[in-house]
Amino acid sequence: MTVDAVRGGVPEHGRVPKYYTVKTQLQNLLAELGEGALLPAERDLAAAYGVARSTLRQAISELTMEGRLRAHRGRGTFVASPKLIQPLSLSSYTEALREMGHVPSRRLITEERLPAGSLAGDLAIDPADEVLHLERVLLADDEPLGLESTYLPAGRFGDLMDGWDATGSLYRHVADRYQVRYAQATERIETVLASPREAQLLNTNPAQPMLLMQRVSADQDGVPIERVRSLYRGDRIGFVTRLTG
Amino acid sequence: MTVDAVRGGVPEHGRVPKYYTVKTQLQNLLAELGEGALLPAERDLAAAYGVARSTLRQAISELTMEGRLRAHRGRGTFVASPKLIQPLSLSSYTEALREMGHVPSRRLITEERLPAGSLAGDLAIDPADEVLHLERVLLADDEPLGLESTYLPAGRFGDLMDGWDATGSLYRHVADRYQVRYAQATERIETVLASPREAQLLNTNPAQPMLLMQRVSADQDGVPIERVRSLYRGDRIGFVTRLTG
DNA sequence: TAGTGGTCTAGACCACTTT
DNA sequence: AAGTGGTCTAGACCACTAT
Repeated sequence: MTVDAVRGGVPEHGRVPKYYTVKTQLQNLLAELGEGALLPAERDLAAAYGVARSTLRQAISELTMEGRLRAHRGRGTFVASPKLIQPLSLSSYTEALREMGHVPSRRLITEERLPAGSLAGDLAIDPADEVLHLERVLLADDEPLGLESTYLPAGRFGDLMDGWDATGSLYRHVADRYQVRYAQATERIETVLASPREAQLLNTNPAQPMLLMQRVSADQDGVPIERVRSLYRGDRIGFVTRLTG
Repeated sequence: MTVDAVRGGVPEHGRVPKYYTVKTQLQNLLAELGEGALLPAERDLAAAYGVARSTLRQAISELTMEGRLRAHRGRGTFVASPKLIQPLSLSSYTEALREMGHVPSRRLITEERLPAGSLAGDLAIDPADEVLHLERVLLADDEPLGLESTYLPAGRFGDLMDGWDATGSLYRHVADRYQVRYAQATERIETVLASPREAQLLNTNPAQPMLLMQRVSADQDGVPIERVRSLYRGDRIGFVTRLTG
């Protein structure tokens, strides 16, 4: 009987947490199994590695957040495919995704008119003026990738929805119908965690790290076009941009 | 005695996880307490909200990852100050941080020479050629903000360290000493989780969501200058950039 | 019905800080 | 010595999926 066994429930406290050792072992296992493979059940893996299920779950949880694993309740946990990398550009993601060989689509969640309120400043309108709010789930190959909330001045774009398929490119539609050129934008990027509602819409877990992108676009005259709040699944996508000076 | 009490260890399963309800309650508490305030101890809060300590900890953990709380082992948990927002630009963060009224500094962790290996492609050198690797912790107001690994061709910048204070701006030093102009860069942005080593260096928790920025910079002739891997604490900093088309 | 991942409880020991 | 956050265990019930 080893010292550790005698200690019973007491963990051996080295510098590296036990779950991280398990995570490393799992990473090796994933490499062996290969993309798309089904992982053994959590209870079996915990027994195999000699840890409690919740310790095993911490390791699995991190690999899931990083995009290495994908869990489905009732079915099992699978080895995931690599992240998409999307260019950070003025236009929406339609063309970029197509160029990478994926099929972009969208699902309309919310369509409403609201008083601009605190959005008034960004959109250079009066707080009492109305804005059009579109909330859409962005999908790649029919899998949720992000959640996009767009706010446009209703005075200028109020009839936007008339005869438009909301599963298509909003960028293209606005540019064509209103003869608007997206000339510049300011974009803010940070990490946040998904709320339960967002997690459900994106078919992921709450507490999944997300990339939050908040953009204000303007036309060639510097007049604001829209304010967009995009929440992207951090396990599924990254971005690339080009800097010059 | 309520129905819930009779059910004992069984949670009431609504759509919203219990820890998320607690998280919302905590957010209200934080607003009342104000920046810098000390939170009650976890065991007390758990009792006050009527949940197990690990459930309370999940709520606290999310607020910590989001930058709303800061935990110190043995001392307590405090209400944090807001995130920094740094411009995404070619130059390093020195001037940007100064402009925002903060004090930038760095701590040298690693200085070594290595064969370029897989970095050779990015740096347009031979895999057998050596690169200089500098690993530094970036600090703002003496608090760790990020971990930066820079790889430069040793053939061109090998004497970089001679008479240079590694806590100063590398960008400024390279530009001045070698008469190099940082003309362009490609930057990749994604979310990752901190490893235990990174978490320790950044004085944060493992599993903290981080912003990983990977950059290759080139001079006006398109010759690669450096490859930089920067890992920023997602709870402490965000970025802003300007897009044009 | 059996099995899977998701959530929660209760209790323990650890490393660290303050008194 | 006492108190704090960090990690781990063992066991339970839930919602969902496949058979």
